Amino acid sequence: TYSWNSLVAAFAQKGDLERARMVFDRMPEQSVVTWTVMVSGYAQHGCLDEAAALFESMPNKDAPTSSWAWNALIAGFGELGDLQSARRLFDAMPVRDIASWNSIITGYAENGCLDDAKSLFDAAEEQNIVSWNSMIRAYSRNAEVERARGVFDRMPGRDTVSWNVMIAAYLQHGSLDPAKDLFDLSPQRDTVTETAMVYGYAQAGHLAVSSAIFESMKEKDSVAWNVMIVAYAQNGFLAEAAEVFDRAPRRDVACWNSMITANAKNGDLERAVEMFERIPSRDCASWAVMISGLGQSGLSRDARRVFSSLDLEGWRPD
RNA sequence: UGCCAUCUUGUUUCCC
Repeated sequence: TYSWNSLVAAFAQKGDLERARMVFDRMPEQSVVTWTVMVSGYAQHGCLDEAAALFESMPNKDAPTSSWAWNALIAGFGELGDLQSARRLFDAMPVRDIASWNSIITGYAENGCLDDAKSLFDAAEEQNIVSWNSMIRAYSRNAEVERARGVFDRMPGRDTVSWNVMIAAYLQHGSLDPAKDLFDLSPQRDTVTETAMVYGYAQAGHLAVSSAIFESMKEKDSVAWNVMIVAYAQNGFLAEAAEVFDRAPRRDVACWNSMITANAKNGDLERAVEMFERIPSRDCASWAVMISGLGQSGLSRDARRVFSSLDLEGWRPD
């Protein structure tokens, strides 16, 4: 079952829910983990109808081990902004764990209901470090950076994510100096911390600092590479962006999409289209950037033509 | 020196 679960999880993570479901249906026996993988796979990709339908037929929903599937659904509805459904599930579930509370808290916070988020945080019988990190994020998300910092200072212990959330909070509000102070103080940094800094400085137009941090990074994942591409592109350095793109050891689809956007904005539609055609595997955003790139350039006829070819490749416009 | 699952942090999809 373990190996089958891994396979289902692998497909689900890729967003290939059809294949995930096929394995799910065909495997010899499912465990609670299998169900959680499949339900959360749907939920994380915005397919809440499928997630809820599958959850309906899940056995032993009242068992404590089923809370992960409940939580996945709650988080999914929260992300979609369907707080009513999220809350209904939260109220209905027989055994709530901390992640259940954190899921509903995040749901409210991400949809502008900061007071509800705070009340639930206070109402929870216990909080873990994720709860605290979620509250930092909640305040940051709702433009309350000082309160976010208050939570950060007050919380009982901090992990790398705590530091990352707080640093990102400052960066997202353009407060580079406090961000840098925390960055320098942070006991442990990871790729997320550094990438956030690269992006934050680039957004503020400090490309030299941005690229210096990027080049100093030991581990550059595909997000980091993409951030550097975007950093150059958004500051008008298309050639440098292309150079980073060429240098990247592994280009994921987001890097391609960024280059398409960059070229389109630069007026080089030919190059944009050429790259679009060369993408190893297109995702939803690839189509979106290509269509809007053409549309922005006044080539609405071409945009419509690309749009019409969506379904030919099995895509459904959203 | 590789990971079966839920909740919190960085990137591409108006402008910058």
